[in-house]
Parts: sequence; C-alpha cells; structure tokens
Amino acid sequence: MTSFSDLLANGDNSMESISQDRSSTQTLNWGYSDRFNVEIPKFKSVQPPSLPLSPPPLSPSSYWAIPSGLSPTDQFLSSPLFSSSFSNLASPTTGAFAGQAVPWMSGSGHDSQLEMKAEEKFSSDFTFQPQTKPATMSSSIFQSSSTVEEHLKRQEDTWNFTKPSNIQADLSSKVEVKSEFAPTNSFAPEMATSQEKLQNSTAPLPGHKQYAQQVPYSREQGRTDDGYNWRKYGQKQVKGSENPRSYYKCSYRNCPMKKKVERSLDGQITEIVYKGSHNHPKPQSNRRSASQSIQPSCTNSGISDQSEVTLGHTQMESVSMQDDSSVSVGEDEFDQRSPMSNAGGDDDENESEAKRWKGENENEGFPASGSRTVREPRVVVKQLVKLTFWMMGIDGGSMDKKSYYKCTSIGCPVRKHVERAAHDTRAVITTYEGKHNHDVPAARGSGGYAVNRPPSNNNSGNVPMLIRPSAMATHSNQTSYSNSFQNTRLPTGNQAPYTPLMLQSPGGVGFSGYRNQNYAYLDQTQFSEGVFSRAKEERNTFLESFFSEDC
DNA sequence: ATTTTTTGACCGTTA
DNA sequence: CTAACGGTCAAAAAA
Repeated sequence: MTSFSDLLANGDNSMESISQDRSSTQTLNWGYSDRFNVEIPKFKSVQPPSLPLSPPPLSPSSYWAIPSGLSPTDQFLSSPLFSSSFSNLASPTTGAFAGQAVPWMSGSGHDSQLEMKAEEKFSSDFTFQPQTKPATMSSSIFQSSSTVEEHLKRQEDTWNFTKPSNIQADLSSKVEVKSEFAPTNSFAPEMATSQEKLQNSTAPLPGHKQYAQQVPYSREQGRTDDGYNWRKYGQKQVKGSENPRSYYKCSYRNCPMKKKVERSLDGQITEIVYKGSHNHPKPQSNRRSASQSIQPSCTNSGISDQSEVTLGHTQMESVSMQDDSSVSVGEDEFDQRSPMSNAGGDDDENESEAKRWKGENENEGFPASGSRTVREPRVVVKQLVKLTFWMMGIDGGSMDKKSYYKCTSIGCPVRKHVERAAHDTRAVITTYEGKHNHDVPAARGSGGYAVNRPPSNNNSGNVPMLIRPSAMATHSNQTSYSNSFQNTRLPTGNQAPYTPLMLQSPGGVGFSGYRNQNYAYLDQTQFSEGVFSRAKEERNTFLESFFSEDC
C-alpha cells in the first residue's frame, strides 16, 4: 500500500522540544550535532493515495532529493536516531500515521517485520509501538512522544506518500497515533491525526475550549492538518482520562475513516486514533470539503481499511530526547491489519462504528478494544520499532532521517533538527528549538537545499521552514512543517518497497509528492505540529507560498 | 445562508 | 438485570 514515511522523529524527542522554539528559519551555521539526517525512502507504496490532486507525474524517485544538509546516510543509519527514525518511518500512520507508524502501511509486512526487528535493536532507545496486526499492515502507532510523532509523520507520509510525512510537527508534542488499520490506501488517516494534533497543540484548553482553539483552523484545518477534512460528530469525556475525546469522521463522501482525538487540558493532543482508512485521496489543499464530497469516493473498495492510529501524549513540548526512551507505546497501536477491505467502511461506520472501533481493533489485532486500547497503549518501544520497520518494508515507508544541528554561535542555544520524510525525501522538516541569541550569520549554503524561510522567524515559535532540496525543484514536494522541513529527494519509485538499505542510502528517499501531495504533507505536518498551532500557521503560510511557487 | 461545532441524549456493549 | 462506558446521533448554537 502506501508507503509510510515517517520520519523519524525518533527518539530524539528533543526535536520536539525544538520545534517549539524553533524560531526562525534563519539560516545559521549549524554544526552537526550528532545525529544525522537521513533521508530515507519510505515507502513503498507508493501509490499515493490517489489524490484528486495530481498524481505524481514522475516516479517518485525523481522527487526524492537529499537534503543538502544531511550528511551521509551512513551516519544516519548507524546512528540510533537514525534507526529510530527508520522505525518511525516505517510505521506510521494512521492512515498515521503510522504513526504514523503505521499501520497504514500495509504492505508486505514480512519483510518489513524483519526489518523492524533489526531496528528493535535501536529500539531500546526509541520507543516504538509494536504493531501487532497482521503482518501486512502494521499500523503503527506511536506513542511515545517522540516516537510517536515520528510515526505519525511517517504514517502520513506513507499514506500519501505523496505527502510528505508529517514529520514532525509533532515534535514538540508527542502524540501517539494509532491506526487501526492500515490503510491500504494511501489515504491515511494519519494526516488527520496530525492535524488534530496541531490544532490541539494550539488549543490550550481542554475539551471544548480546545476545540475552540482548533476551531480556528478547524474547518480548514480539518483538512489541513492531515490533509483530510474531518467532521466532528461528538465529544466525550472518557472515564479513564481527564482529556476529552473528540470523534471525527472524514467528511469525504463515503469515507469511513474516523478518528478519535484526545486532548490534554492544555489542548495538546494526547492521543489520536484513526480508524478505518480513507477511501479517497486526500483532498487538495483547499479544503473544500465540498469538493471532497463531490469527489467520487474512491472507494477503492477495499482499500479501506481500518486503521487506527493513535497519537499519544503529545504534549510534551519539550520532550526531551530522553523521553523517548521512556516512551511507551501501545502495543496495540499498530496494527497492521491488513487492510481490510474496507469496503464496508462506508456503511458500517455509522452504525456500528463504535463497535467497529473496538471490534476492528480486535480484529485487527489490537488488543484492546476500542479507544481505550489506544490510550493505554503504552508500550514497548520495541514493538514500535517493529512497526516502523514494517512501515518501511511494507510501505516502503519512508523513513525520515534527522540530523541534528546546533547553532555554532557561541552560547547560542538554538538547535535544529532536520527530518526528512521517508517517502518524500524532498520533504524536509526542520525544527528549530530555541531562539538565537545573536544575529543571523551569513547563511551557509545550506548544502543543497535552498531554504525557504518562513515568513517570519519567530523567535519563539517553531518555525518550520521549508527547504527545497535541489532536486525538489522539479516538484516541490517539500513541505515544511512547522518544525521541520522535509525535503524530498529521491525519487524512488513510490511503490518500490524499500529496503532498509534504501533507507541507508544517503539520499533519503522521498516520495515525491506531487504538489498536492506536498500539500498534504504540509497538512500533515502541520498536524503534527499541531502541538503548536502557531507553528502551523506559519508553516502553512510558508508552505503555501512555497508551494505556490513551485507550482 | 451555509457549514461546522457543541452538547445532551440515545444506543449497544461490557462488566 | 443493571449500571457504566464508549460511541454516535442530531438538534441547537456558533462561526
């Protein structure tokens, strides 16, 4: 199915923290921090969900670009982060995400699994959520903060691979995303999740208020975040947690995709669970739900699958990397169910959706039934890792690579991470953490990519920057997330499953997204970022401009 | 005027 | 059987 690209946020949750502040996009001198940027190809999948948008004209591979900044893959690969990232990538989505991990990714799981195992090694540090689901898809979930984020991103990526993964947005927040099924389709729920997250992030309030916050975006957001339009049909306070849970349905015509989003009082998204799969491509950036509705449902019939993605604990903005280790993941989260045909999706959803959620989970292998499952899912990282792998393997998930950079200015606390979407190498998410305490030095050539700068550099906020990879020129796949940018680089075939090797390959592989895809990505990204709404906005703007340009 | 969110009530499942 | 829960519905409200 789709590929996931998740990035990885991996372990480095730090990134997250970064995201918060990432202020400006300014180009500063960055030293490598330790980590790596890696680009990884994600996914396999490739077919992007069919987006109404434009399909990728070219092979994705073409799109993939390697972020200039990134250094040799090797490092990435080798580095734990990297690995983690992979894992992330692999799993994503919900749709996200795999978290994006994702479950969505359906894919052949086997290989991926194997891969995952490999990653597990890394896992120690990272948390991953395991997915249990059937081999084929694993939906991954992430949970742990960082991981989760990554997963999400990945998932998203995967989904679309067209989209760039969401990488990160979430950085700051850690959210777990679970997907119940892997969406066969490229349509992944992830996106959504991410969106929410984003929204959430913004919203400080719990419950309704949060929504309010969300609201701002909301309508648009719906789409924006993950690229899909969502209609909220309910909210409830779940007993287990303080956080109110919101229920959303994909507004697309017959799309069965649903998602549950829990937000903390702060408004941060603590958990997102996607259920089902989208049976249609992501709507274009514009949201128009209407249009969506209009669009034929693509039901691919079967595609749909249900996948739930959970995003968990977003909050922590500053999750430290450390957190990662601690990350818990829900096991269930992922499931990878094979994509079920979702055919049913449409119908069923309404009525027995609730059941489904639960049931599906079960079916899918999620242990817990229903949403609860999701919450709890804290789980072992290892599992997550696996998921990731799955993602990768299956979906060809993209893996995102991160490098980490520190501002070279003395005393300057600013750090940035650069993540690349697995599927879409081009897409790079850069997350800045902290504010520069000095003027902007002459920009270095950022290696290869041109940087788009967000309109504003915010000191405070995370400013996502978009960067295009040189390659990107062709398509601008990149999306920037508030936190990060994604650069897509490699054109790998979307579909082509990638092997870990691929990941390793220096150039990250990205999918290229189509513009649209990019868009999607953006959304996702935002979503992920969700945590910080600000960032999103900025990003969006940024992205938009960016895209427009490209387009 | 349209669309989406809010919110209380209802329904099915589970303990 | 009842209560508790989670999920969904749908009218009302808000944007």
